[in-house]
Formats: sequence, C-alpha cells, structure tokens
Amino acid sequence: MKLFMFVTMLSFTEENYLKALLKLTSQNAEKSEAGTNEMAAYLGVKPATATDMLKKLKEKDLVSYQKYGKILLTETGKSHGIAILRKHRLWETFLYEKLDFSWDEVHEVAEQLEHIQSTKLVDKLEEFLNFPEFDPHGDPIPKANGEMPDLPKTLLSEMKEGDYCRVIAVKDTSTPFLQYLEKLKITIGSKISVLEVIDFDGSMNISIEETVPRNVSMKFADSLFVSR
Amino acid sequence: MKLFMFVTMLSFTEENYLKALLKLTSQNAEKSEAGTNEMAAYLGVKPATATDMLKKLKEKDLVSYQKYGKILLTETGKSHGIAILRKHRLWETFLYEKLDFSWDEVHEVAEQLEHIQSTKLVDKLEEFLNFPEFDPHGDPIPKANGEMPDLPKTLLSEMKEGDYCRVIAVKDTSTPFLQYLEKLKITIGSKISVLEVIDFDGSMNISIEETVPRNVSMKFADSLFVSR
DNA sequence: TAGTATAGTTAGGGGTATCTAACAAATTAT
DNA sequence: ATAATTTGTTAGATACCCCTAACTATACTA
Repeated sequence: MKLFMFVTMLSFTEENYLKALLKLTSQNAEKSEAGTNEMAAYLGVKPATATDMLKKLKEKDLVSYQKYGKILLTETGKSHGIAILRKHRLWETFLYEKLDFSWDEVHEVAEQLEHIQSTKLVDKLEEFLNFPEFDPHGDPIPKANGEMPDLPKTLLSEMKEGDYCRVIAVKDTSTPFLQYLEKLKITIGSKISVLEVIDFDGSMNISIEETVPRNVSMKFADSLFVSR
Repeated sequence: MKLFMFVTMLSFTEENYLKALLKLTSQNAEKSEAGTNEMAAYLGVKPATATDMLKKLKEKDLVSYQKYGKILLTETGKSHGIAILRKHRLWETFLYEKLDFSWDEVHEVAEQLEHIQSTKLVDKLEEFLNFPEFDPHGDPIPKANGEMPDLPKTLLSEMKEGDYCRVIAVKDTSTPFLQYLEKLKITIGSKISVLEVIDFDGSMNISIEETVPRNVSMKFADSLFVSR
C-alpha cells in the first residue's frame, strides 16, 4: 500500500482523459459524474480502452469510481483538469489575439499546446496576454490557483420575442458550427434581437447587430450562450 | 513492397532522433555521418534502442544506413530535421523576447514546443517575431523553405592577443556554461578584447565590454563563437 | 597480423495505449 | 418479473519505445 502519492507527470493521454472528465462532469449543474461509454465516445476511443485508463487513473487517485459505477474526479484530478483547461484557453487566446488565428482554428492547435509542461510558461503567457478572463469562445480562463471566473450563461433558445442579448460563448465548438457563425458574422459580443419565435419548430427570426432578419433553427439557438 | 511513401506524422521520439542526427551530422564540415553509440549517448538511450529506431527510420526512408555502417540523413530526413530546428529556434526566440525567459531557460521548454504540429502556427509565429534570423543563442533560424542563414563563426580560442570581437553564438549550450556566461554578463553581441593568451594552458585574459580583465580557460574559449 | 577493445546488432522482455471479441452487470420495457 | 437493450468489463493481441544480456563485426594496437 502506497503511503505517499507523488504528483507524477501525467501522459498526454491521461491529461486528455482528465480534461474530458472535467468537461463531462461539469456541463450540467446536476450531473457531476460520467459513464464509461460517454467518455469513450467523447475521446474517440472504444469503451474497453476507457475502462483500462480509468483503472489507471483510479490507481493514481485522480478519479473515484468502482466497477459498473459512475465516474467522478477526485480533488486532485479536478485541479489537474482545471490546470489543463487553463492552458488550453490561454493558448487559444494567444493564437486568436496575437497570431491572427480564426475562431474555429484555435482549438486544434491549443489541443496540442495545452500539454506543454512548464508552470512558468503558462504564467508568463497569461501575463503577456494581460490576464485575460475569457477565451475567444467566451469561456472563462481559470486562474493559476484554480479559481474560475464564472458568468451566468443563458441559451439563445431560452430568449423570448422582443428580447435583446449579447453573445458570450458557444456551447457547441464543432468546426461546422463555428464556420456557420463566421458566415453569419457572429462573434463574442455580437448583439442579437429576437424578433420572432416560431412555435412550430422552435426556430427564431433574429437580427444580428441590427441587420436584416434571419431565421435560425432551434438547434442553432440551443448552441449559443448569451447574456440577457 | 511499398510504392508510395506517405509523409506520415512522425512521433515525438522519431522527431528527436532526426533532430539529433541533424545536429551530429552537421557540426563539423567534414563529418556528415554519425554512429549508433554516439546517437544513443546524445539522446540518453541505450545503443540497442538507437539501432531499433534507426531501422524504423530507414524503413520510412528518413535515414540511410546499413548494418554496421555509418548513419546519414536522406533529403527527406534532413528537411524534417530542419523543420524541427526551425520550430525550436523560433520558440526559443519567442520565449526569450516575449515572455522574458532567460537565456538558459528557453531550451527545455522549446524542446517540447518544437513538436507542435501546425505549419500555420510556425509561420505565424515567425511573422509575429518579425522574421528573426538568429535565435537567442545566436544560431541561425531556418526559413520555411529550409534555407539557413549561415554566418561565419570563429571560436574565441582562435583569436590572438590584441584581437577584438563580438560574441555571436555559443557552441556549448549546457546549463552550466550558459549560467557561467550569465554570471560573466556575456550575451550575444557582447564585445570582447583579447588582452593576453597564456601559452601554458591556452587560457586567455579578456576584457568584456571594456570592463576589468578576467581569465578564462581554454575550454571556455573553445565554447564561444565570435565574429572578428 | 593477431589479439583486444570498441562499436553495433539481435533476442527477448516490459510498460503504455490502443484494439476486437466475448462476456457480465444494470437498466428499461413489455 | 422476465426479456431485451444498454452499459461496462475482461481477455488477448498489437504497435511503440525502451531495457538487459549476449552476440558479432569493425577498428586499434602492439
């Protein structure tokens, strides 16, 4: 039996599992646990692979779960996950602001950069970027101590006719969605007026930055976070 | 038998072997080949491991060698290696210039960053840094097309009494040496006057930036590149 | 040139991260 | 409440990168 847990260096893969788990367990306020298949699907591996890794992460005391039970992060696991998220979002900000990457290009490269091992690098990068609070997608960037600036998010689909709001984040970060947003000239901060809600299919007529009205699907309205 | 060679993604490890090989085969003008033990020692692995990897790299047509023979890079291998070197040196420049890393801290982090896969990232980074020609150690940064700005290097040890020169690069990039340089307040561009050469042990009395004379060993003088 | 030292290779093995196929538990539906 | 479906696990295999131990080829040296 081990008496001391060395905070060993995690492999890229382990880090990806932690990040995935963090995402899956914190997307709804209610649900703070995930399933094996869910994880596997999210990471693009087979369930068997996820089970194996979960055992390893449990061994290292980063997740807590038992056979056929639900998975949740331990405190250690969570703070590791947050550290990775911090790096990811700082790099995204760097790519977007300093290197002129577009909104939908930053993610892929940040996926790689987030695994660079160097506390000094992250902290200096944060300083270089002037301690940003939110990344290009509008998501909060955790501070070095793990604190997370949290802002109240509402889905566009929750808005009513006549409502007026600003885009603060995307819920769906897939390339097709981001490209569609680009086409619509919607970015973080864009102003949206809800002109009409079509009961039939939940689609909406909206005006983006006071321009010509446009119909967007319920799926779309469900993928965009706004502030009232 | 394979008819087409896909330029497959190389693993970190493969990239490190190529980079090592590039370094080992281009340090002297005469020698453009390396040995297995030499490689293994350089990379901190056992010779057996190097042999294995060499076979793999040969399979991928990145090195050319045969059993018990010398190793050299193919054109493909060389351009891969140069691409990695380019990334390494651009990142070093970034860390040094933008994030206030010190001369001897940049290397370790750049070792990780050099493996990030994204042509756009490298090119944008280069642009962001204003197309630097030399990294913080004074080494030339390869261009996107593989071209390498080459400048004539002389070792400090080749200088004679009364000579005057400027530091343009370090030959030895080990931490102890870099720290010693820091202590001596020697950086790229520092001016050095050779006051006296001691025949007995090859050491020199030099003045750095016109300050008080100081004796440096032959080993030291052999580790510093200067321009006349 | 023969003997020794050095350099390099092969064989066999281990840990990680993945897979497929087969199985077991838990949940859902009738 | 039993059957069907979904969810999760185990077993066995592969590729990668590394190791040690034992062997072989080349180079040096006297």
